[in-house]
Amino acid sequence: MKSPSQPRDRGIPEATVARLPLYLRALHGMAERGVATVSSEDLAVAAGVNSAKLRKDLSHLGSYGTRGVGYEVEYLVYQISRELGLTQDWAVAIVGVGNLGRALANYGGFASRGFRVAALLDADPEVVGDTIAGLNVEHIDELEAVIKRRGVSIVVLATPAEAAQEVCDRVIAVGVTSILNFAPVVLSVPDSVDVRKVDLSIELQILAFHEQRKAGGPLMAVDSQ
Amino acid sequence: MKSPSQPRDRGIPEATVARLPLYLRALHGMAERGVATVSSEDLAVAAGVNSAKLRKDLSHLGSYGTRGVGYEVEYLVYQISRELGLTQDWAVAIVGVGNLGRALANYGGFASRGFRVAALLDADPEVVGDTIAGLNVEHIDELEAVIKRRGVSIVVLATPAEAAQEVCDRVIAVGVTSILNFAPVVLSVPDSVDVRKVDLSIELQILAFHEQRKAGGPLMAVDSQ
DNA sequence: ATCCCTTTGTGAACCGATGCACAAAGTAAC
DNA sequence: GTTACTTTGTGCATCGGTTCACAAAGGGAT
Ligand SMILES: NC(=O)c1ccc[n+]([C@@H]2O[C@H](COP(=O)([O-])OP(=O)(O)OC[C@H]3O[C@@H](n4cnc5c(N)ncnc54)[C@H](O)[C@@H]3O)[C@@H](O)[C@H]2O)c1
Ligand SMILES: NC(=O)c1ccc[n+]([C@@H]2O[C@H](COP(=O)([O-])OP(=O)(O)OC[C@H]3O[C@@H](n4cnc5c(N)ncnc54)[C@H](O)[C@@H]3O)[C@@H](O)[C@H]2O)c1
Repeated sequence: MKSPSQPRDRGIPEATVARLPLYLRALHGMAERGVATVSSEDLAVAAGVNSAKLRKDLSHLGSYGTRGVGYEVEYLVYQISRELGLTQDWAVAIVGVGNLGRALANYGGFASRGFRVAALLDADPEVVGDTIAGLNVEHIDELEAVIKRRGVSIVVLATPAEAAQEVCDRVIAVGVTSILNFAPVVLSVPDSVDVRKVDLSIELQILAFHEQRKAGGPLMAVDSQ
Repeated sequence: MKSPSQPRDRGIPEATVARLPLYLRALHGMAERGVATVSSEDLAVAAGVNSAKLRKDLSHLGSYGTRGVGYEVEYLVYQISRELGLTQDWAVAIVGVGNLGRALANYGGFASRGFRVAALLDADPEVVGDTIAGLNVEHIDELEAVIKRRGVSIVVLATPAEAAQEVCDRVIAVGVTSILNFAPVVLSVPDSVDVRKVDLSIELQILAFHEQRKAGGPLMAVDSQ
């Protein structure tokens, strides 16, 4: 029971927060393989980042390493988990149980880290009542009631684009402040609400841009003029 | 047939490239609604960004606006499309036709912008031979042959994590240099290859982090020590 | 042709993130 | 205890990206 320094910096840089899950994943792998301690260099390689960056990231949580040795894997797993809020579990609702919503509902990796799919909702009477991954699909009219009853704090939007803003407004109205949006629309929300979007189509377009540069790169100058 | 300035900057900032698809989406919406020209201010609002940023982004492509007026919607759509490489069409292969791969294959939004799902591949004999979204699922042993035959230049990885690196190595070996990875692993690839990852679990963890701050923020100091 | 109004394109200040490089802090061996 | 070695934690220079704010450019009215 040592008492390590705990500078517990309020305000961890956003870029750091985005990498913590990566470190956590690498650390879990190491823990499984029985690794007890790890150096910033090794962990950095496993997570695919630069070791100085990794050390700076971790330094924002506190001074959890031992100079000359490295970081204790179990301990670091715990500290990062706590920082990310993974020591509690989070009830997630998936709204829109189509192609994508179904895949998400069936996905096991969800539950693994404190995220529990607590509700599935859809507007289509054909789908409502179905059981998917052990969960009953409920009607979108029940949205507010279900969110309150199950203590849902994170909503995953997998509806068509046209329905996304409306559902978004409704869940915010009942107090949800964290939304993961798969619909290809810019949601408009108050500042107090966090929206993260996953947009497959944008990712492909970015790849296409670079692919084009690689392929026709230098001779692209064949201008149509 | 005017001849606008064409500074055609080599080297568009990465952050700009990532936003171009957003502008393009907003512009398509406007074109559909019959809007002929748009100001940076209006387009910025539609895309959810700051107008100065939008103008600077567009300025990297060339001087396509008219002072006092704005941008011609159709013309801008064309310029951005061309810059992103969407004037040609791209053959995409999806490897791993499970929950997620199936959802992707069935997704219509794919084809809409020059991306064509040209092949589905899986290792499971149960799945191979199935027809999904009009496409025959082929065996992973055929990977190299299929990629060459269909001219696939972008590969979507939707296999389990354990298989991802191996499939990745194989597609790179046949010349693929653009990969969209859904598996929760850090792929190791040569610098010449672009990998973009979509990681649902990381997104949720980032949301949880902020949610925790919002909820228990100030009173979090209830340390377990 | 001149004036007024709108909106672009960009210089410059600012801000957060990255990565180098090293002093400080620890272990281990003798 | 001293020395040799390892690895963290961080100061600092640098970089890419954002935002402000305004001069330059164009349109339209008179
Ligand atoms: N499937 C993919 O691979 C993929 C990829 C990228 C983006 N997306 C986006 O994800 C979203 C879902 O895609 P999908 O392929 O699952 O579509 P889908 O049409 O298969 O499913 C949408 C589901 O939402 C339900 N729905 C419609 N309106 C609703 C409402 N108001 N409230 C609740 N549910 C409602 C429909 O009944 C349907 O079950 C779309 O916005 C799509 O653009 C999907
Ligand atoms: N389903 C989701 O919502 C979701 C969300 C986030 C991440 N992911 C990730 O996406 C990947 C796929 O998820 P899923 O839910 O579709 O899993 P899944 O198990 O349903 O599908 C995986 C498919 O890959 C095939 N496969 C296995 N080894 C292969 C190989 N060597 N070559 C080709 N195909 C092979 C399997 O036969 C199976 O059909 C996983 O890595 C998962 O972690 C999925």
